[in-house]
Amino acid sequence: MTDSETEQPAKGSTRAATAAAKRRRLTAAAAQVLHEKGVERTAIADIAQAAGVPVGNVYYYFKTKDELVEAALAEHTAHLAALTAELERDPDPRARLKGLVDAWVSQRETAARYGCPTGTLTVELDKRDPGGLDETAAQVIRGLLDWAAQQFRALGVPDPDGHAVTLVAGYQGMSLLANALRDPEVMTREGDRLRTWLDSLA
Amino acid sequence: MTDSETEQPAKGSTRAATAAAKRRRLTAAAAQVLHEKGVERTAIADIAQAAGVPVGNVYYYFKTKDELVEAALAEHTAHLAALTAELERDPDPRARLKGLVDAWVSQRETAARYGCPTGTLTVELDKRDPGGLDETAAQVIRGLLDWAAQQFRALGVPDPDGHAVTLVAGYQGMSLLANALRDPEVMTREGDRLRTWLDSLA
Amino acid sequence: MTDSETEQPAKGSTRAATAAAKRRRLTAAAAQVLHEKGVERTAIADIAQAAGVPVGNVYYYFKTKDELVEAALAEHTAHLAALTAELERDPDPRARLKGLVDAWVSQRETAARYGCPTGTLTVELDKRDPGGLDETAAQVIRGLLDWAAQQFRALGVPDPDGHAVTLVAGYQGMSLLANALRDPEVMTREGDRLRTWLDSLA
Amino acid sequence: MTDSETEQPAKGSTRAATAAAKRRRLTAAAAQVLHEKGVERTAIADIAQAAGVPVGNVYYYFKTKDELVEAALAEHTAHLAALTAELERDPDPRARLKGLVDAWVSQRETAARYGCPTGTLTVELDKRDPGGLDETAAQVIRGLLDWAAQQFRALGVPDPDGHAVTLVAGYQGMSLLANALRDPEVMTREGDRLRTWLDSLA
DNA sequence: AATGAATGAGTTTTCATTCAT
DNA sequence: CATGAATGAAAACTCATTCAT
Repeated sequence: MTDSETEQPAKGSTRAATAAAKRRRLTAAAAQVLHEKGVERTAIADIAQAAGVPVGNVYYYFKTKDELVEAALAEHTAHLAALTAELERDPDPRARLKGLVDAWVSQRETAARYGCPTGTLTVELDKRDPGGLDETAAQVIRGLLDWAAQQFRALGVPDPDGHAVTLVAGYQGMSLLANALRDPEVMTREGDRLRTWLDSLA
Repeated sequence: MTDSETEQPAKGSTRAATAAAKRRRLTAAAAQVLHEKGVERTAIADIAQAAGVPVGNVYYYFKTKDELVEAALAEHTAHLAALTAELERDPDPRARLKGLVDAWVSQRETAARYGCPTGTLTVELDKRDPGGLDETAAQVIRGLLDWAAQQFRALGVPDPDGHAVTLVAGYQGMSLLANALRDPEVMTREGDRLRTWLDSLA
Repeated sequence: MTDSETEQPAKGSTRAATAAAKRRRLTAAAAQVLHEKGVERTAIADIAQAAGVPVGNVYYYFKTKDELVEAALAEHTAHLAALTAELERDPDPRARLKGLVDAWVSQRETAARYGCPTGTLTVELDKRDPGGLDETAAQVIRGLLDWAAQQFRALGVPDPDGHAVTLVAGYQGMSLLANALRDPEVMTREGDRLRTWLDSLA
Repeated sequence: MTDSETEQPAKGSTRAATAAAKRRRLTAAAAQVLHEKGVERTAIADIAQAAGVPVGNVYYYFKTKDELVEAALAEHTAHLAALTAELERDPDPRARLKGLVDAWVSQRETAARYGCPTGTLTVELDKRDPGGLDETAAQVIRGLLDWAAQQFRALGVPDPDGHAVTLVAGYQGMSLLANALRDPEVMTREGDRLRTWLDSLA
């Protein structure tokens, strides 16, 4: 993702492949740039440049800026899906949840610099378009909540939904603080606390 | 704050008083509108209108938009100072912290609609002006952390700073989730959990 | 014309036939869409879509947008030629002219919605390209004037050209009003008046 | 109107007077340029330039292009109101109507070059914004129809509304033909015919 | 001649900031 | 200090036209 701006279509690739690749490149660039600069501060030109695509051409793939934001959100959803799928290879729900925390902590440098991608997007979209994309952003978070609740249910704890909220709120809170204080160690320490908490359950 | 937009200077007031009042009105309007609409979506004209001040005049009180944002941050700092002063009337540090949680929960409707004023500002400013206002926003949060750490220290728990981070992260996390889900009850439930946690310490 | 957008080339048709059919489909689509949406509001892509032709392919049949407009004008000329040919089956010039009025009135619903195809095109082209296509549009109208003048001449009235102008102006005027007022009955009533006028001559 | 583009605010004029003058200048420029170039071909920059106003400043007076179009329509309404007021100085309704025709004919050069301002705007707006400004344009025409109907009623002819439609349709038709043929004499000749027709009534 | 994709110029609109009075 | 008005630099979006297969 970091070097996506230099990814150029291979010479020998067919048109169709190039087009799909460009769309993917644009989506990845959108996810990255929107996270780093925020929705309002990001111009279409910024995403275009990051993806190595002329500005006018972006509109061939995404009719509006909002569609690019939507694509970025979908990218985050996909990331999450991949992560949970990976975690589900472990049959123990507690281990799965701790694996989730590990994943969060492993992103601590990014979080300290730019915050949680989903969380910051949610905050911005809530102001940008009440009753539109903000709901889409909320869905991403809801997806995370649902998955966590499933694990808590499997764990047999009471009020799995409440536990899920606590877990995700913990993640969002520590990301925001790590970002505000520009201190990735906040993630490490709060991650430890969350793991201890998970161990203490049931 | 709600009726700040209709506050007009009294006829008999002196020039200086009027000027100070105007500045106060602008600051209050900035704090409110910036919270509700976000920094990027708010035009100077919006704040001017909310404060009942002609647009061109704003610049005699605040040279740039950033100064208005700074004023809004100062307003939040003042709110916090007033709150902690009030809480300090209780000699028990644990009661103070629980009072803080109560104050947060009492703002649940606002949080569900617009998020935590300081938190959302922090997120936005981090993107807006890396190395500028974002640091100011961070200071507000640091102030809160410091105060909480003091109470934890007085409580005699180990790692008071870590506990402060956990508490404030809990607040930011539950505000963000309440906002995303548009559900004030998230604040109520997580507030309860924080209170229970505080009771369990030492 | 209504179903032109679904017309697809038959599988067994030869290359040439397909090409000609495509050109015809594009011309018909141009005539229709340009009438309904206007020249400036119509994108090449709109015409391509209506004709079921890929956008890039349009340019093999029409080098520019203006050529498409020209084709649409030719289509209207052809319509007019077919109509007058049909009318000339009646030897009585007065009957021919009344038949022309009948034809106009029969199009009242279309006129009320989109105006006279030729008239609205003329108005638009006059602004679009002074000294270019507007002259082509004028030719269509001149053709109508000439035919009408012939009939008036055959009728033996003095100043056949002046009568032709009166007749066609009556048509354009009632079309414009029917369109502005969105009232097809304007066509009916003014058509009656024109017929009465024709009967009163000589 | 012709030299409006060189009209500059007088040095000694007050701000308020200048502002009002600028708005008037913009409205006049809009009416003229929109008539000459058409709505779609006219950029805000064209109107700004014609009025001697920087582009960005236009938006201080008119929030959108549509508002400028609306102002132009209002200008035409005002022209019409002034004209009818002038005509009403004559007590004879027939004379009033003939005076209206005279006014139309006197504009023949403009009509031959750009068509009837209201008529061409109506045609364009019908395509541009179905259910918006087109209705406003229709109102201008309706105003003319109403005034004419009043005169016909005063004349004591049956179906005054129908006669009004015939008159106005005659005007629109002859304007369109004069424009298409670029021949102002069409206006002269059809104007004569309308006057004769008016004399023949009752 | 077929076609999806590319390009770049043009247009509307928004706003922070400045200026004239 | 007051204030309406001015300014100019973005930014999103559209599209005719062209190009690489």
